[in-house]
Amino acid sequence: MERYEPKTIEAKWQREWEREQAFVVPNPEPGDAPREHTYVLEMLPYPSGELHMGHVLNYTLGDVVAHLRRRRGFTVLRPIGYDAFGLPAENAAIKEGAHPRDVTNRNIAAIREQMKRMGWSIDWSRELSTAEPDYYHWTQWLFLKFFAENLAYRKEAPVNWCPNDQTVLANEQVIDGHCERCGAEVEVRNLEQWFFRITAYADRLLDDMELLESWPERVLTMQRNWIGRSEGAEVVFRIEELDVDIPVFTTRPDTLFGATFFVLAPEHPLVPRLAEGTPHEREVLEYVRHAAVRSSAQRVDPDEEKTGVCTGRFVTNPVNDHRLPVWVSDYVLMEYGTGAIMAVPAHDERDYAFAKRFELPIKTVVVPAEGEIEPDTVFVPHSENEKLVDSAQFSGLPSPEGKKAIVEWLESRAKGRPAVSYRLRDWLLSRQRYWGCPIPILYCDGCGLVPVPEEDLPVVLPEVDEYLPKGRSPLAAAEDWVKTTCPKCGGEARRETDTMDTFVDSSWYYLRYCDPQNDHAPFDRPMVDYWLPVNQYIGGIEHAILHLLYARFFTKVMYDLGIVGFREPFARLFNQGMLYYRGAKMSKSKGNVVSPDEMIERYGAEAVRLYVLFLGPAEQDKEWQDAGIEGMFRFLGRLWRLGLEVAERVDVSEEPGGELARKAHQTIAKVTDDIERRFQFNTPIAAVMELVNEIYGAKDDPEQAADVRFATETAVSLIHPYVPHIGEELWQRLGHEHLSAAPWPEADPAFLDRETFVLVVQVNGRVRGRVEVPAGLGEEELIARAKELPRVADHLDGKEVRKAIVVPGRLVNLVV
RNA sequence: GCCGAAGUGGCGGAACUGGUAGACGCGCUGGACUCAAAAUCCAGUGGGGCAUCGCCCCGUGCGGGUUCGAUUCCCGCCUUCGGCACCA
Repeated sequence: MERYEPKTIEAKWQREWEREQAFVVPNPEPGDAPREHTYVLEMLPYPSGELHMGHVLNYTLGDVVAHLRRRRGFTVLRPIGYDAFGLPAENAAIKEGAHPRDVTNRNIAAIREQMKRMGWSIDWSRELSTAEPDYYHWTQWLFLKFFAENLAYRKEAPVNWCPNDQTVLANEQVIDGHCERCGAEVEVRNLEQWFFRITAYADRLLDDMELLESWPERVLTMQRNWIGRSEGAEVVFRIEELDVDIPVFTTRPDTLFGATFFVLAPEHPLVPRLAEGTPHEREVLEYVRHAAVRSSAQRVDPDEEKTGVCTGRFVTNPVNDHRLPVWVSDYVLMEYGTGAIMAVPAHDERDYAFAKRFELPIKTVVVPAEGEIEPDTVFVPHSENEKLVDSAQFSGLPSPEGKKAIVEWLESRAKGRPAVSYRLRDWLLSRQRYWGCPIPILYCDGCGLVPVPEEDLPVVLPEVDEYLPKGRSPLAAAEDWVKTTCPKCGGEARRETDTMDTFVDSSWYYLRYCDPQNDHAPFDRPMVDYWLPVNQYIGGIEHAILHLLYARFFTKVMYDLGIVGFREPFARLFNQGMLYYRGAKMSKSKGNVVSPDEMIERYGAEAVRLYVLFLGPAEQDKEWQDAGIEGMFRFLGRLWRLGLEVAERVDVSEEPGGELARKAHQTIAKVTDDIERRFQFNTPIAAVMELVNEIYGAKDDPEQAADVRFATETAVSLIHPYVPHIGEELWQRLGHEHLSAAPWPEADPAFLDRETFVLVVQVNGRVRGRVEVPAGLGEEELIARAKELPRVADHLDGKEVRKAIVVPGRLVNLVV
């Protein structure tokens, strides 16, 4: 018999699909009959190297969904592109001593080749690269829209500086004080930078989570944590001597009477003024200087003892006019709230530690509804069952009412108001690197900041000889490019030399796919409104915050601008788990990668496709096992031999109708439900394998020839989304055409209902026997059948049956 | 500390709304084919016991509970992983 040769079969069908343009989907034309359509999207790859197994898993998942949806009658948009700008590609280029464009294009070519070898059903006519001028033209266009809305702005700010990559990083790119990409410790620098005002959308990024159809709970939680919304109040404390008001943010206005001191962050702009002329002036300024050089990692180390200095000034507590000493300490962060806090050591761990260290008073003002608390300890209120004490007219109020009453009281005296604070910071988007999208802004001495006029876009990234990072943008070296004329006054102007964070590029690519050749706009609104929101988005969990938050933000801004008609880009999100090998996350730096190419060479693309999904639940982290893929290869060989053998037999005219046909229908129901409803990909493979095993047991029985043929065709049809090449080939040999376009099989309920079933008989909940009985018997009869079993009689031991539980079609449990 | 997910054979894992625990694959054992090997095919494979070809006991991280019946639900722990964290 002809051997299973994956290479031959895969090459044949890849050529065939290419020739037929099988997966190219045109946009609807006016007057077209409406079609059921769906948008299946996987996160686009960075072309900083070749594809790894994680990509293979990602795109194979999408491919199964896409094939299944097509066969269920949907028109499926499934495009691909490359997130081609950015640090990874540039660093790869530096390492090789080549130009980033050349390295990127070479990697794109290699990835495209790999994708084609995997046989993924992609609409190649929509392929895009974010580093091409016809794409970044529109990234720049969008930037200008944001700028016009005051959602892109420039300011000097303390920023995260990576000394290794020689560029600033967004907050989201700093992990534990280290650069997300290279791991170097991040420094703080004060620089003029471009920001997107994502904080203006904090509430909507939270509230619109309700519009999402199906996102993993963990991702939503991560985003909620990241946005970090807290409700509370802004309360104004006054320094009478200086005639200065200092607002603080607190989530616990009910503890206001317990404030015993007041703390400013070292970076607080009022600190020098407060210290001026006091005996503590030198000490305070010294402390501020010292705090500035401490790294953020040092400052937030919880094991470090609290430090601080007293300023000698006092603020007035607005609720009771008590005078509280003002301290400066780096446990207060300038970036959060107002950079100043009221300290309530009795009810806050950090304030308590500080009070203990500097022997400051501790005053309890909130106690549990029942019971007392020890004086001079810290009690953090956490439930609603607490009440206020020693709080003047508010004493005795339960905590939530106390909060409300105190804030109202403050508001009526213009000393406070309800307030909300966020952990989220604005998105810092400028990068002092070469390989990125140029920011389309000019600086004119006369006119100031001037946006590049739309008709002058794109601002094309200039060629430079020296693109290595040196602390300032390499574009500054392209003097001829930098020097330009101001479109407003015609005078001399200079171009912005920073480039954009690559996350800007990837924040809207899913829209460009809908209209990729458009040269008068990023896309036409009817096209994106037709396809979006993405019905199924698939990608790694590592993008839970960064990319997914940014893309949501972009969509909301575009919605407000009226250029899209939806508020959320991705209705359903699926995050696949990471792949491990030999106990560690697969990564090039650890040297424990399994090369897809090598595996394809040895076992064929389809064994690889099947195995990455068979490994385990797609959303969980999984360990790659070398021996595992051989099992998939063996299964494909088995299916192949079965298919050929069945194909060679003379056509059977009888209708399938036996046990095997029933099994086939059961498998249809299970596979469909697992993929569509449960988004589970490993169990369908197992179900088809089980079916194939059963066919093997029956295949030489001439009585069952019709069933064998039917079951074999069903198995081929069901496994096709996973292994479309062998699926097509066997389908053809079985005498049919175009499985990729064939309808997905339906499970016939007539087959699912059986004439008999195996009744499980339990005594006191323990299985004591099984008996085959006809379907449709009444309860009484089932109980009677159960009692007939000799083993059951033994266990009943003549005792009276007190109760019998009957689960129709399944079991009888006799209780004695 | 707060939030989230998860603990099942030698291994990866299955078991959908509480109803035959261990599907499917790997590995292992035995057999068939073969001069031999590879490939393939068949059988077995949670632990223990009685004994024999059938049955009994134990078994889903630990301790309780609800239930005729719990991997599944509830309470209390332990462990692992992930996110957030001097965020006022």
